[in-house]
Formats: sequence, C-alpha cells, structure tokens
Amino acid sequence: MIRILVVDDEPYLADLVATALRYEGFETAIAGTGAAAVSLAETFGPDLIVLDVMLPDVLGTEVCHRIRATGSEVPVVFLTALDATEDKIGGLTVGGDDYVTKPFSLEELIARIRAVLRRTQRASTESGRVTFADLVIEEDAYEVWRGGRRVDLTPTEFKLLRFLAANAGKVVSKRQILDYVWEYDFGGNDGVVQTYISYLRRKVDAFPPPLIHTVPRVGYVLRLPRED
Amino acid sequence: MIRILVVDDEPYLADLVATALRYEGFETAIAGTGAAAVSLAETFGPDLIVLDVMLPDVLGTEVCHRIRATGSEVPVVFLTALDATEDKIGGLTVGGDDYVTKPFSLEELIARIRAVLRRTQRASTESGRVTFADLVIEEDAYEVWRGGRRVDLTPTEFKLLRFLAANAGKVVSKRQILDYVWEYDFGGNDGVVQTYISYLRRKVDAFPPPLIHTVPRVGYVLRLPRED
DNA sequence: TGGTCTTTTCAAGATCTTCTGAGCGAGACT
DNA sequence: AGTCTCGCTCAGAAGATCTTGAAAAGACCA
Repeated sequence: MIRILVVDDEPYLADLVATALRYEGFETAIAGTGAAAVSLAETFGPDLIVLDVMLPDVLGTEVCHRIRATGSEVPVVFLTALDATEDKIGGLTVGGDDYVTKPFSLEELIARIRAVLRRTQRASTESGRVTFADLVIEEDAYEVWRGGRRVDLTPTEFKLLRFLAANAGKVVSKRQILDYVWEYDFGGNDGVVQTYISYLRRKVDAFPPPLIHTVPRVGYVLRLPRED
Repeated sequence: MIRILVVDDEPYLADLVATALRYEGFETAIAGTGAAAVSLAETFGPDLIVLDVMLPDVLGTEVCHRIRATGSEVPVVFLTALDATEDKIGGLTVGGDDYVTKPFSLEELIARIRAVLRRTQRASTESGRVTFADLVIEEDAYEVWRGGRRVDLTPTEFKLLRFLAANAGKVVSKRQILDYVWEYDFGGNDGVVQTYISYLRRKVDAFPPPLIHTVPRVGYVLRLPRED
C-alpha cells in the first residue's frame, strides 16, 4: 500500500488531508513540526510527502532538504500560501515535485499527488487518462473528449467532472462535491454545485446517452443510463 | 540508465539540479567537495559530471584533472560564475566538455547536458532536433523553422519554445515555465511569461494554424488546434 | 562611449470564469 | 386545485486573468 506523510502544523487541516487520503486507499502518517517530519520520513518510509512550507520550527524547503540529505528521493507536494509563490518557493515545481496553493480543494490535491506518483513510480500502470464509456479525461492535457468530440471545460468544470469520473457508479452528495471540488474554506452554499452540474450536462451530455444522473435527495452519479 | 554526478558545495543548488535530472530520467549522485567528487567519480561511475568550478577545497579544474588522471574520459559540464573570464574557462571545454554560467536556467543546463551526451555517446539515437507539426527546433544551431520558413528568436524566446515543445500536448503552468526557463534565482513575477508568450505567438504563430494555446487559469500548451 | 538588441515592468482593455439569485417546472402532500 | 419543496436553467455582476503596446532598464558589441 502506498504511504503518504502529511506535514502541517494546523491539526484540522492535516487531519482533513490525511482522512481524505486514507479514503483514497493510501496509508497515512501526520507530522506537526519539521523535526517530526524528518524523523517520520525515516521511520515511516513514505512514498510521498505532503509538506506545508510554513512550519513552526523549520521552513518546509529546509525539511525537504534534510530529508533528501539522508539519501531519500521521496517526492514532495508542497502546500504554500498564495502570496508565498512570489519569492519563497522558487524551483519547487522542479523534478518530480509539485506544489498546491492554500486554500486548495482536496480533489485538486489528490489529483496532483496521483500525477506525481505516476511520474515517479514508473512501474505504475496508471496513465494520466481516465475513461468512462465514451468519455475520456486527459489529465495532463486538461482535455476532455466525448465520443471522439472535444469538450471545452473551465477549470472548475474539469475538476467536477474528474471527481464524478473518479467515483463513477457511486452517488456523491452535493455536500461531498462541495467538500472535495471546492476549496476547503469555501463559504458559499451548494447552489453552485447545481449550476456547475448544469454546465457540465450542457457540454458533456450534449449528445446521448446522458452520463450525469441526478439521484433525488441524495446527489449525482456518473453512469450509463439503465434500461428500464 | 545514464548516471550523472552533480558537484556543488551549495546544497540547495546541488539538490535542485539533481532533482531536475532525476525527473529527466537520469540517475544522480551528489558531492559537496572536490575530494568527494574524485571519490564518487570512481565508485559511482558517472556518464557525465556537472562540476562547479568554485569548490571549498579544490578548484573544479583540478578536480577534473585528477579524475582524468585516473584514465577516465567522462565528459564534464562546468558551472562557473558569470565574471569568470574566458581565459579561466577557455581551456575547460576541450573535447566533449561544455560550461554553463551561474545563474543558469534548468532548461538550459539540461539542454547542454543532452548536447554533450549526444556528442560523446555516439550510440545515442537522439538527435538535436525537436519537431512538432510543421515546427522544427534545431537545438545545436539555435534555429527554429515554421513551415519551412526560418523564425528568428531571442535566447529567452528560444528556451521558452523549446520547453513548450518538450512538453507538447501537456499543459504547463506559468510557474513551471518560470522554474525551468528562467534562471533559478529569478525573483520577478510571472507577468514576463505572458509577455514572452505574446512574443512567441507573433513570431511562431504568424501563420496558421496556431500552435501555442492558452488554457485560462491553468497555463499554456503547444498543440494543434482542436477540430470542432 | 554610444547604439542596438534584449529583457522586464506596467497598465488599459478585452476576455473568461465564478458565483448568486430569481424564475420555472415537476412531483408530493393537503 | 392550491401549496410546498426540490432541482434545473439562465442572466448578469463581480472578479480574476490574459493580451498587447509602450517604455524603462539592462546587456552586449563595436
């Protein structure tokens, strides 16, 4: 099982991320300080580290360097504040590493983690492509195809569809969608989910058969229509 | 797998370079001193060495001599400060060697490394040419052709286009571009990327079909226009 | 040193995305 | 039938981003 170490000094956030990752089938550990992170990197032996740049004791970049100094080549996904992108994280996206700015959506973070794992674990057969029926989602190219025809989506539409596709056949509630696809501190109501489902239907389900279905009072699901 | 030894006393920089090289598919080792470099050159058996000229214990040139004295003919790419004059490095680039001045961009360093490997490893099938649709990029000649017509590019424009071409079909973010194409200590914002994309479009996409596409809020991608 | 080419910043206007709120229709319940 | 709830869609405002031109700053070369 793939192991992921989550490093963040904000317990709520670390827990949120770790829980989501466990749900995705990863094994997780949590560190609240840079020192703990360096220690756990050795004892826990993670396949990937989610690392906050702003830690109480040491900078995340320094933590990364200390871990690398032990000979470890574990890839890192950094979490950074939006305003830190300017000067502090130069060169972070180099190599197998990546970064996500706070606040992020869990959907986005998990997609990035999978992308990094895909790149570093070459043996992994997973490509950057998700397919369902005649729907094709190309992660790297940010492109979606339906029945050989290209569908043009905005970033939020893309993330929503990717989430639905990842849970194809499973009904997901509006609350779940909001929690995963929107940023974790999003304050709005879930009317926006309806709106985006509507947008997706117009673009993705422009031609039959429809793939996006409503389950009243429960949520939405991506599946082939059942023949009643 | 091709092995590269990175020698630099600045841990951050050595790590940055090594990480980028690993991502490019090379196997890497790091040495922080000249003594360690000489030692690793024998035990690690690299196919190429990235060697800082200014080391705490010995000059890089001396390190090179000592390694060559063991009978090794491993090619070297030197890293030198910008103010190092021609006479200091003039004799360095004998044979298959090359040099890059600090601060460099990873894009440039990797391109030089590939060029040196191409020259020394005759078996390597990779040519110094990248093509995409009717776009041809001659790495060695620093020349670009679009539909048989020669396009005149400045160095930065060339590096940006080469990076886009290397990731053809994949969307790259402005930050990724900044990290790879600009020098590692570049402090500016990513507005400059927009400007250079604009320059490239004017020169490279002067005739249809356009190859450089914007994916709003995500990044840029080199690809053929979609057929609607 | 002066002239030329390159790089970078800045700003206006155009474009695209996101989110909210209201209107509408379907079905359930009284 | 009336009324209620729920879900779908649309229009538009607010906001973010992108493009391009112009000009300043810097590098390069004779």
